[in-house]
Amino acid sequence: MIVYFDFMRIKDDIKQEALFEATIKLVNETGFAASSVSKIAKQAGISPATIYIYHKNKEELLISTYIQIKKNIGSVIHENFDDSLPIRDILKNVWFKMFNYIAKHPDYFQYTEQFSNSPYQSLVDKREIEKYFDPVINVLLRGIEQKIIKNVNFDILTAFIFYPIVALSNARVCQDLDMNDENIETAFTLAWDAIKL
Amino acid sequence: MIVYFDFMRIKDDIKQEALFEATIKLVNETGFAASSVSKIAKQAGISPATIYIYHKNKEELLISTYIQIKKNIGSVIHENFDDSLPIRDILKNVWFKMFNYIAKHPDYFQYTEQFSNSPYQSLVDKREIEKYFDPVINVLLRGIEQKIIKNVNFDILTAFIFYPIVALSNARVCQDLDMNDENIETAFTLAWDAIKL
DNA sequence: AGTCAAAATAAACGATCATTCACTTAATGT
DNA sequence: ACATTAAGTGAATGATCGTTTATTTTGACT
Repeated sequence: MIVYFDFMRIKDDIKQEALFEATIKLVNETGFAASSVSKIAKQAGISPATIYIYHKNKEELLISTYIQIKKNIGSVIHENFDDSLPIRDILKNVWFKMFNYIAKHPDYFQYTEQFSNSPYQSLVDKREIEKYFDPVINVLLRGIEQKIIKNVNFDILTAFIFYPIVALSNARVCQDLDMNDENIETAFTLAWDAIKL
Repeated sequence: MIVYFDFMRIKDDIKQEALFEATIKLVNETGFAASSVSKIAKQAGISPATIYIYHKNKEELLISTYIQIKKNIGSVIHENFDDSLPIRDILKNVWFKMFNYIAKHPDYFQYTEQFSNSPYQSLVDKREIEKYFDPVINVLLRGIEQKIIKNVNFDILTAFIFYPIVALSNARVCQDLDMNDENIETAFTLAWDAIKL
């Protein structure tokens, strides 16, 4: 008797990438309400049924797309991370990397914003996302220990050192305001003034 | 010949209010994607067809609900507005009124956040919303003139004096952080440190 | 009480929804 | 070349979508 082993046809990376991009594009342009599985599939150039090979259902597709972007952002802002720099410089570097990422992938960023303000957000494990941002978070903790940063509640701190980036990257704001290096520098000064002791 | 004048049956305020609340509740709990006209109608205790007496279509229902809340917020934060107070005090009062509003109507606030991060946002006239916040905006302008507030781009300023309120009122953040008067006071100190000269 | 007009609705419209099914295609080791 | 297995799909599923239509109800007026 002949035994056949686990020879399997491998999943197509190009299709996966196309599906990822199509999901983001369609959700950004038409919203969650109008983004049907068949429309996403058509945008990706695949069959609606194929989506169910890569994802359990529509919900899981949307959630995993979100997590993938968040993971991506976390890894990009920590590239060449130098813990030995002064805390202010570390944070400023993260700011510039963040604005650079958003300039390069405005659609990725917009998707995460839309997602995290929707009820889908509650289906994602908060800790799983936070761990992608651990290094920079630890910098803040060190700053508090060293009495460089105000010793206030952590959510309050992040509301001033990270959240303004979101505000300033909002598509509507960016229509009137070009976030060039000079403006980023200015904005970071305000952020640092808010949190520094 | 008998002439009959414009005697019309008036629209039901209770139904309008129920529709308003139902829209917010359903969109918050299930998102735009799962909020159908019939589900909203059922939640409001009216017929789906009745919605089309009050609104041109589904889109207009969602948009007018958003505008109504924004208008409401604008009027509440300007109650007892005293232009003669020091600028810092005026802004602090607005902060407390804003947090008070969100505590009282977390669902209203959540709806506006979800809405303004969706593609629906682009269908709303930016200026129409902004005018509801003119008085407090003018205070910032006066602060710049009087060299009390940093003379930086206006979008950058609002990213630090208003946007952190949004960040701190986020439903997920509020799970871990009780925004009592003490925390609001602390957070406002950071906001003021960011924008003051 | 009777009349009008608009509010309100139940039922129905075609379209589209998420998902499944029966089937074909492609890549692999023998 | 062939057998195997999962990738991949077109078509069909019943359900639900947003909206319209035909009809009934309601309330302010004579």
